Amino acid sequence: MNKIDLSKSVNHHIAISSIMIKRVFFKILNDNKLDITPEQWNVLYYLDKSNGMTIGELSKITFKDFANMSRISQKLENASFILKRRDEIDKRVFKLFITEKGQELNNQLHECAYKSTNIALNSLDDEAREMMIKNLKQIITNTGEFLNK
Amino acid sequence: MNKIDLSKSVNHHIAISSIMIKRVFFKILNDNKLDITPEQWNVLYYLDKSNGMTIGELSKITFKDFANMSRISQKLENASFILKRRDEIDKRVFKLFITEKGQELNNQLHECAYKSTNIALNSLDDEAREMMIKNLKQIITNTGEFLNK
DNA sequence: TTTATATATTTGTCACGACAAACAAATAAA
DNA sequence: TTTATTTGTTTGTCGTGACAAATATATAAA
Repeated sequence: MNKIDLSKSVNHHIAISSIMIKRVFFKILNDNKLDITPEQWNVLYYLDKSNGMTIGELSKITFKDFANMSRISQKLENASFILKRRDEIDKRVFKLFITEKGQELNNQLHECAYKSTNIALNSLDDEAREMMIKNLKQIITNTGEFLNK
Repeated sequence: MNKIDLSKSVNHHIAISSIMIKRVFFKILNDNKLDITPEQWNVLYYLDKSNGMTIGELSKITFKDFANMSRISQKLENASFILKRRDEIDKRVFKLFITEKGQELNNQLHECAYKSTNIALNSLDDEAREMMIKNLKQIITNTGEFLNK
């Protein structure tokens, strides 16, 4: 019988950190009166880098459920931050495009993300940050392999 | 204008890792036909260590909303994994107690948590794990300070 | 060509996270 | 003691996560 000690669990600390980081980002968004969620921002972020992605592509790159990405894109469309257009060739597919309004918002969101990063990572030096990313990538790979087999 | 690069963001990798770890835990729970969520397990975990905690205490220790902890405890009570009793002295307070049935489940959950930890942290040595916890604790402190000021 | 299967997306359900409002009991202030 | 404030909990709303079922289109197989 292997009893877990959460106070020494990497998994547990990742979960708590994730909650806290999201809360900080949320607060900064609210303080700046930006009516958008971190998840919705993720979509704007990727569309800004590569306009015209499909819902399926976005759900993969953001590690989200197709169903949830479908709903997130609906909300962004209702708020006129993106446009959805049927693909001419493959009529099952929707392509998403960021609007002018979405672009402007996206720029403000980058500032907010930058602020929240600084708050969360305060006092972590570059080496620590790189080490974190390396290990977290390994965790993402490990879990991905388990889930896809 | 500071544009964020998510592929180099510690925050972002923590968020993705957290999602993936939860998904692995969820899958293991399902594979073992255990009808409980990771969040509900957290409550059993702490009650097993310290029976009779209040909803408020549990919400603090698990970093959750009072309201959400209230609902999580309702579900655990409905499933007979815990009991809720009014405090005799302070009649606003509910104290929660893990039941026999809850104890048995908790033991199985520890095994599941152990498995999911091994999957996620595969190939991370002890030094890397300790470093992760140290840095994640720092992040939790940093974000906590920001949110409470 | 017809049938079966795969793919892209949507909708529904339930649990959880954030937040606001409400309520009761306890405590502090007038 | 009466009033105001604080504390512990609950309920409601909305967005999101997991999962199953449904729909439409595309592609492969018979």
